[in-house]
Amino acid sequence: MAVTISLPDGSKKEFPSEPSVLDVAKSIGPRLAKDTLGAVIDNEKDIIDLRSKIKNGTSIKIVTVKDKVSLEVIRHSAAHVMAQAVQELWPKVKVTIGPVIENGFFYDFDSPHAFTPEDLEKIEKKMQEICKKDYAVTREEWQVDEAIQTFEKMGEKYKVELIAELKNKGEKTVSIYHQGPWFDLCRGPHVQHLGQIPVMKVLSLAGAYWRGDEKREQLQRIYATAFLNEADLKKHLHELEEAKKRDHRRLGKDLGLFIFHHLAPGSPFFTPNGTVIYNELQRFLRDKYQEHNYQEVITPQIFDIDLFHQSGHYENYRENMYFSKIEERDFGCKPMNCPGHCLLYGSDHRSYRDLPWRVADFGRLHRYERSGVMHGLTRVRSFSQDDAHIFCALEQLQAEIEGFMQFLNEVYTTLGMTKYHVYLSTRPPKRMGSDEVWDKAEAALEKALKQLNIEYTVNIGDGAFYGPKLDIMFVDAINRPWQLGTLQCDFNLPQAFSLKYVGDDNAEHAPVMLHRAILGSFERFIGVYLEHTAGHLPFWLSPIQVRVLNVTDRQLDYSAHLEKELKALGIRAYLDGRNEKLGYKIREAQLLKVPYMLVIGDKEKDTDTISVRLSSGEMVNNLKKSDFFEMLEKEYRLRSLKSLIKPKQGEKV
RNA sequence: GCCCACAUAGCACAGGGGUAGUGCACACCCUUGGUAAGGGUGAGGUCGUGAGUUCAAGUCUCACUGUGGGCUCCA
Repeated sequence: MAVTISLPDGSKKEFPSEPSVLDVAKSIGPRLAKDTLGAVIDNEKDIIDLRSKIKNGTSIKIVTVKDKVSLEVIRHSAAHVMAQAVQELWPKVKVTIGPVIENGFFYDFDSPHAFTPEDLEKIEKKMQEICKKDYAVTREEWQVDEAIQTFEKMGEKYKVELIAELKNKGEKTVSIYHQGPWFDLCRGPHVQHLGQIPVMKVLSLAGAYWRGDEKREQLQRIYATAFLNEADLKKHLHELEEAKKRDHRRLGKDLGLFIFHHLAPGSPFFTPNGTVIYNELQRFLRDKYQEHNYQEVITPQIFDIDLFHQSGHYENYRENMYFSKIEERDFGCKPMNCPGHCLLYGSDHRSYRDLPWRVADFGRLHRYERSGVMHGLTRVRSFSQDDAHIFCALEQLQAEIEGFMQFLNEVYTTLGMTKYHVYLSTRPPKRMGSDEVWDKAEAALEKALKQLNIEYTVNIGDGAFYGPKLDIMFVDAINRPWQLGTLQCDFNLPQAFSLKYVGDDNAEHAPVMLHRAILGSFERFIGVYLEHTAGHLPFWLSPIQVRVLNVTDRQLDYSAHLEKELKALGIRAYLDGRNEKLGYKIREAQLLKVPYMLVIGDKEKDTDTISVRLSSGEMVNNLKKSDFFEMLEKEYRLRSLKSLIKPKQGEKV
C-alpha cells in the first residue's frame, strides 16, 4: 500500500510501503541522509528515532546534526557510550538507566568499585576511544522473554526488572540498540553511528537510588554532557562557573551577611549587615500588611504536645519536630504558626463581621531537616516566614485568594521578580480529613485561578497533609525556578480546633483557614534573592547604602560631618576614613557592592558638592548636596529598584 | 537518612610521618595619594573532634561532627 508523507515545505512524497525516517531523508538527498539524527512528526514534542517507520499521512521534519534539538539524540547515544566505557573499564559494573536531562545526561551504575574523580577522566577518555571507532548504531526488536533470558545470563538484573515490567504492561517485544560489541535495552532515539557525537564531557559523580526509592539499591550516578561543538560546551561550562559566582553562600561570606557554625547545624547566624536585609524585608512586609488589612501577632515558641496532637502535626509531622520533656511534661517546638493561630482565633467569640480575620506572624520556626538536605540559607532548620493565616467564610474564599495573588504580585514587582508560575497541588496519599472536604477545597482554588485568568499547572498528590495548595514558583535571573510563595486552603484545622463564627443567621459556622506566605521564609528568600541579583541589592535593601571616601586626611572632618548628616536622614552611610589611597577604598566598596561611593576631596569640601560613584562604575559629579539627599531619601522611601541618580550624557571625569 | 568527597590562620589555598607556609584581610610605622590593590614591620594556627598504628601523626587507620555534590524528603 502506498504511503504519503508530507514535508515542512508543504510538498508530499510517496513511498511503496512505510518508510523509516532515514528512508525519507535518503529520498530527499544523500547529504541530508548522512546528517539525519531523527525526526519530529506531526509537530509533536519528542524526537523519534531515525529507524522508526512512518505511517501514511504523517507530516515529518527531519532533524539533523545542525539542529539544536538533535542534542537530545546525541546525548542519548552519549549515555550509551558512557555505559559501554564504564563496563569496558570495570566489567563487574551493572547498568541501570541513563536518561537525557536539561543540559546533559547521566547514567546510574551499580558498581562494587566506588568511582573516584580520577575515574571520571578515565571514563571520558574511554568514551572518546569508543566514539573514534565510529560503530554503527543498529536496532533490533527482541521478544520479551528472549530479552529477559539474555540479560539474566549477563547478570544485568536491573534490565531484567525493567523488561519484566514492560512485559507486565503487555509489551511483546523490546528494542535493543547495538553499538559494536555492546548493546542496551532502549527506546531511543539514537544516532546513526557514534562518530556523530561531536563533543562529550564527564562532569560529576553522585549517589542515587534505584528507581528513586531510598529503600532500594544505592547506585552511583555519573553526570556528563554532550554538545554540538566545542564552543557550545565551553559556553555551558562558563555558565556553570557564572552560576557558582552567584552562589548565595559565597556572597554571604564575601559580603559578610551570615555565617554557619557546626554547633548549630542548619541554623544561620545573621551578621549586622545580613540582619539589615532581614529587617528591611520585614519592614516592607509590615507596611504591606497595613495596606492589605492584616494584623500582626506574636505567639509562643514552645507548646505542650497536646496542641500538636490536636492539630495533627504530631501524627503527620513528628519526625520533623523538636521535642523536650520538662517537669514530666512533653513539649514541642512549633514547626508552623498555624496551631497557635487557631488557639488565638478560638480565644474569643467571632462574628461574621470580624471576618476575614487576617493574622500575620514572623514567629521563629524550627523543623528538624534530615542531615543531608540542608543547603545554605535555602534549606535550614531554624527560620521565620512572612506567614499569615486568613480565617474567612466559605463565600469569602475566592476574594481572599484573589487578594492574595494581588498582594503577591505587588511584593514581587517591588523586588523586581517579574517571572513566576503558579502550581496547584492536590491531595497527597498521607492526609487528614474526608475526601468530601478535599473536593471542596481543591475546587475552590481551581475556580479562583480560572476566574483570575491565571495560568497554572496541576501537581497531583503534592498538597499538604491538611489541604490543597497553590505554590508560586519564582524564576530567577538565570532561569532557575524557586518555590517561595504559597497559599494553602485548609478545612481541617478549623474543624480540629472546633473553630466557629456566628453568621448573620445567628447560627454557628466553621470558618475556612488559609495559610499563606509570599516570600516563604526570610532565610530562603534572602538566599534566592542574592542569587537572583548576584548580590547587587536595591538601595533600600543594601546593608551599606553609602560609603564616604575622603581622598586625604584634610577632608576627614568634613567627611565625618557628611556621614553624620546622611545618618540623620536615616541613610546607612559609613565613612571609610582609613589612611589608604582612594583607589584602594573604591575597590573595597566596589567588592562590597555599595550602591553609592561619595568621593570627598578638596574640591567637594570647598564647594560643598557631592561627587558620587555608582556601583556600576558610573560617576556623577558636582551634585548639589540637597538634591543628592533628596534623591537618596526618595529612592529609599519608594523602595526603588533602580538608581535615581543618573549620570548626565557624556559626563565622565 | 543514603552514596561519594572534603575539613590546615578571619577568607582563599599550598604542604604530605621528624613539630607549619603563601596571598588577601588584621595591627603598627612610612606615605597624604582623585575613582578597582603604595611600601615596610608585626601579630595570628593544640592543621574539625576523639581514638588507634608508630620512637615520632596535620600527614597513615577508624569512628564521630560539620560542610560540599547528588539521591530521597521538603507542610
